Amino acid sequence: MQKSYDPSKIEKKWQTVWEKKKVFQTKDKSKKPKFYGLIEFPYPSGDGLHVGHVRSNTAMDIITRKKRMEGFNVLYPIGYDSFGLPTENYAIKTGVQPEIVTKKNIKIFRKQLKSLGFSFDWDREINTSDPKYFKWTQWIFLKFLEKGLAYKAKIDINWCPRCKIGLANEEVIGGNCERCGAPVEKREKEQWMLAITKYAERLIKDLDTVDYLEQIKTQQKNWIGKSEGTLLKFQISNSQSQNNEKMEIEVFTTRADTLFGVTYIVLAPEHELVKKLIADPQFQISNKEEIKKYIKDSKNRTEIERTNEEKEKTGVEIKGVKAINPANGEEVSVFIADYVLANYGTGAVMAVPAHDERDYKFAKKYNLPIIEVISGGNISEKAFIDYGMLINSKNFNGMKSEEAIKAITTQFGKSVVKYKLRDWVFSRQRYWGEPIPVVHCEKCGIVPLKEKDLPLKLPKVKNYEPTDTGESPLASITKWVNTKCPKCGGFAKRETDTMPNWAGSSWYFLRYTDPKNTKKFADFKKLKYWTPIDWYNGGMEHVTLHLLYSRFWHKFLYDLKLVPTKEPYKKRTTHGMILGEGGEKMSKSLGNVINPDTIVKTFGADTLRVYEMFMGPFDQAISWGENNIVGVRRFLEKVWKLQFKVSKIAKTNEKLETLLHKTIKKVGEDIESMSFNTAISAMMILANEMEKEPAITKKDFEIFITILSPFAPHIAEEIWSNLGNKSLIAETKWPSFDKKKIVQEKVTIMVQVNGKIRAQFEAERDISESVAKNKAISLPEVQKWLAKGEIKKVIFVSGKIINFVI
RNA sequence: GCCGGAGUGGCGGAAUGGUAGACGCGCACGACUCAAAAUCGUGUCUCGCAAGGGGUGAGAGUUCAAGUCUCUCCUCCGGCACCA
Repeated sequence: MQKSYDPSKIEKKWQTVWEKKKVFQTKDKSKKPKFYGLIEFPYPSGDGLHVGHVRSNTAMDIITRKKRMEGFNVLYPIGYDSFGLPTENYAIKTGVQPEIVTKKNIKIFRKQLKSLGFSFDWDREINTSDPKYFKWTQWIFLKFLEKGLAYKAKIDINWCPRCKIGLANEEVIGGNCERCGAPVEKREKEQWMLAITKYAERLIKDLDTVDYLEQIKTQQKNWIGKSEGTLLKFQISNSQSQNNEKMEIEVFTTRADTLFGVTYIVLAPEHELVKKLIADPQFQISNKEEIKKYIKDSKNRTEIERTNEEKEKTGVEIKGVKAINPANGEEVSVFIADYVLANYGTGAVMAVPAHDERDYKFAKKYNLPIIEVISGGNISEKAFIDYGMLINSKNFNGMKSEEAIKAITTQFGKSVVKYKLRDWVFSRQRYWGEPIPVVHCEKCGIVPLKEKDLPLKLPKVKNYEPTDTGESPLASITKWVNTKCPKCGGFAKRETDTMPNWAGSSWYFLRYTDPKNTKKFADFKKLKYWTPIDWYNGGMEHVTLHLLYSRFWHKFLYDLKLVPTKEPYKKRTTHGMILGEGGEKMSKSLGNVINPDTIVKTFGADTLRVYEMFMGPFDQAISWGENNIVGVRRFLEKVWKLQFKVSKIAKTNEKLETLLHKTIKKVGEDIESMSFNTAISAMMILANEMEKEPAITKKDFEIFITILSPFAPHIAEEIWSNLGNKSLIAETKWPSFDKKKIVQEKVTIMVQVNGKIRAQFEAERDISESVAKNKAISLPEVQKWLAKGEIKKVIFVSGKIINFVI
């Protein structure tokens, strides 16, 4: 037995023992109840493991270690989300194949993860860029295609001119590229799409069935952006379409009650009708050139410029075209303006300047009429957007807005539900991603590969650079591109787009249940045993996109009866980021990145683990503080020394026993609520108390070490074995606490006079009010205060407080 | 602008409406030492010699009792943002 605590000697030792004895390898069959704990798998970047990974991995490691000790059959898997831009960019710079870089990085990650003693089942390790894995990502894509949920569309995509890549709406942050920050442009391109909007309603509704933090649910709902409103049709005056009916403009509004206040109609510049109107000879449009120029200009403007114009709204009237308000038959002018979005609602709005701020500003600028139809505001100053009483609205006058919305909708339109969520742009013009497994045949069109031809692997290329034309680097590999049509055997070309990063991570949690299956993405029986995931922890930054995408894939697979549950995750929590010492994000350029290896070397893995759990509330962002690590190391040193105090002649005293049982309770509960910092503080208090004792019993100390073991598994294992145990502490039982022992017999009763504490005394826990009152009154410090008045009221809180109101 | 979350010592942070500042860092003093480090002990919100007073972003309120509940306001962080 070593006298001094030397983590470098014991940590490696126990990691080897766990691995050899396969302690954390999970069986798919067990009489025990199952527990599936999941963390977001890391992207194996060249920078190596981040201290942030350590924080979230340790948290779930503590939870799963405790669950194992509580008798659960636990699955705690790990893998790598290895397709991604940094690796590809590295390949562009150096010419080294992404596959090779990825392999190298994974090796480093694996070693780092192992050095921290996480209780992963390493036999289930997965890697999204491994063909054996992405075969099934491609397979799932083909299912989407088969069911008509994957389709190709020519759309205006968000184009990052610097990354030379199309971005999903989700990847555009405030008009800028999420990765490089460059302003995003619009480009029209043929793209693969996934029809996530078909699942919008279920993605909202089923949130009621899961245990996510309220904040997460709200974010998901906001992103999907459901709104209920009315579709209204405005006919175009003096117009005739081919089937002899009048042409119409369809608008979407949530405020049908303001229909009588419409003074003009606005179309988005991209609206299809605009082109038709200009081309149609039946209209005498006097300013065609002006309109064309406006459309062209707005297309060239980036998102950023468009959104920056919040104050100045621009637009052009289509002179010669009028629309008819269905409610009163009056003619109103028609404008195009880019404050109206083409891809929301119908791409056209009815403008009610009196009751909408944007319309108000626009109307003021272009001198358009403003008609008040809801009373309660002062429209000569600003738009009145609240609900109120209808005026100037013929037979709807006097109705309340809520009522009028229903009535007007029934009479003139129909109610519909619209979502902000748009279909998912699923194409990337990049090399390092899953190839989309279809070919383009001149005869047969788009033809999916046959299942037996999956996986479709990536060809080796020399140049990874994306092209300015927006084509994937794969397009230049003619040998790979030219192929035979699986249907007719004729000449065909492969699709050269690859899938986005989100693809592989949208189903990885399913693969963990059956990672080596070559026949299916996962066996249904195994899925039935393991899913849903009992607890999923990850970063706040993945709460909208990854969570939404993976829920969508899961629901799709559920509809195909390939997975047994509607929702993948029963419970989702989030961790806060670890920031640099100054409070900024850790980054290479700031030079404030902490390498976990260094900390493990100087302080030990257990110290790093406990420190990261102790540093602050788990769900909040927190700055790294090198100074505070020493405190944790001191604590572990203290625990180490305590083992030499274990003695056969030691006797438990009541005080220590009470504290011990309180600590068991607190640590157990705190782990469940992720209050790791207070759990550790409770154990520090216990260690401090034990240190004061001349000797401690083996039993008491073993209980302490057991509850410490999920946090600091190596030192716990070493001490456990030093105490003469042949078994592993990782496989021992989580201790239970005795309710009776937690209750203290002696308590301190605080004596207040008018709510201020004036004295205190020791008493039996169940002291009665009258006894306490007499005792309190007899105290000289209390008498002094009571002399100042008459006792009006006495409040007694059993075992805690007695308060005299005078 | 809208929706969340948060404001507590020198610092990270604790507090089922019931002793504010647990635990840790730092600091001060003491012990050990030739000395230092390590370790251990004591102290550490603030004003005051003391008795006592004040104190959880600001202001009001509810209550015997408010960091905690209610209202108004300020600041910071996160998300969304011309969504009709």
